[in-house]
Amino acid sequence: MTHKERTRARILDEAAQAMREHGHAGIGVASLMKRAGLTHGGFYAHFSDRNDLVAAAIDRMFEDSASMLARHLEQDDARGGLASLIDYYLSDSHRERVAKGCPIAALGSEAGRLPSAARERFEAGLERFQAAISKALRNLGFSDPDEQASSTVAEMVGALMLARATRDARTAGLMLAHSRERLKQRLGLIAAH
Amino acid sequence: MTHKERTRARILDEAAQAMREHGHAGIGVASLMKRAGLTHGGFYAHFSDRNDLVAAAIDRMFEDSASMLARHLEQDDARGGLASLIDYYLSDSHRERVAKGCPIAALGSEAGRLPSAARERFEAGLERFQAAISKALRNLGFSDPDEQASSTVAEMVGALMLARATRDARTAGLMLAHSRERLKQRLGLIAAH
DNA sequence: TGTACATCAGTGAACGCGCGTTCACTGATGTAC
DNA sequence: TGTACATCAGTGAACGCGCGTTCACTGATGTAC
Repeated sequence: MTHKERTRARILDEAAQAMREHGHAGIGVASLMKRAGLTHGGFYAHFSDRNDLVAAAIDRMFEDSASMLARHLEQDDARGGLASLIDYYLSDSHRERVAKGCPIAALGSEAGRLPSAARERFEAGLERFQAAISKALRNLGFSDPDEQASSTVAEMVGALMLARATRDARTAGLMLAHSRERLKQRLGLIAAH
Repeated sequence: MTHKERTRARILDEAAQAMREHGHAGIGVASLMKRAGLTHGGFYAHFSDRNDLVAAAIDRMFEDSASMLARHLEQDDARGGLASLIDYYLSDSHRERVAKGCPIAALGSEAGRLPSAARERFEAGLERFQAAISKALRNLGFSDPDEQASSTVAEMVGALMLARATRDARTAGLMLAHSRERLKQRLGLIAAH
């Protein structure tokens, strides 16, 4: 990895974090470059324009997302893996760390307004996310894994987003806990009560 | 209602629609006033500044939301009312009409970045939405209506948002259909299959 | 080993533009007499 | 009924500012001989 490649990666890391935290319009070229320890003029040595950056930053976010999924789902205990994914995704720590967390919950309602290249990457990332959950459910023996995955991802993303919209940490935590319990129960990961 | 009040209402209607469609940063004072058939200078006769408008526009959106909820839930058939709410909320027509639809799905992931007055109104609107669902579930005899409402609203909002992030109308429609079925089944509104 | 030179990542001043906001002004409306 | 005047919603030019983008330049690095 050359010096230039490392610099580009650093800019992308910062962009991927800043955009999850401040939205796609919330971070400018100048402040982004400053975060990466550079001046704004150098930006165009790495990206053709801002839209190019946004698209690459979306991909970068979904790399985090993919390794998070792999960490939980690619283990011997399929049932425990899915349960630990749900527990992590709907945890207070994930709720608090928007900048490092799931791009779908961080940017979901902005997806349709992203510049078109970025929007395509977002949609591809969402599909990969749903496919990973679907695969896990198929491995657990579900006969309709795609349908279950679609519904499961909707509740995961929705619950995290709503918890983040709620300022009171206790209330937000309860919302996450409710969805955690319902989801695991519904997917047969804990006993019904 | 005076002439001035009607003008203010017209500006707010336009703002509430434009912000759901383009995000809170996606509509400027000048273009908003143009949409309302006025020039930008007159804006400050109606609002103290842009933040004031954003907060009032959020309230305006949740008025639409409240009347949508009432239309479905305030009818004699409680079970049928909740089912028709779910069918409408997760319909293709709601998916297509962001500007007139649920503000939670339209702005959810931006909520934490709204100016503070607007953020408070958003959170209050979200609470009212959840309370309305909870009340409906209590009327249907659920022993844990708040927990069920929290999980139900999460999936409704999440599914609509993800369907809107999906450009292919058929795929988007399927996502809505999956959540519609799961939700109604889970809440005992249709027979399990 | 030491000098000369090409490369190129990064710098920083400058650009045009659209933003939110201000403010002196206009002109339609309605009241006073 | 007709004239004089006060009110005030709305106009449009102007402001300072931060944005994305361009580009002539700098200066560290590594190769050639």
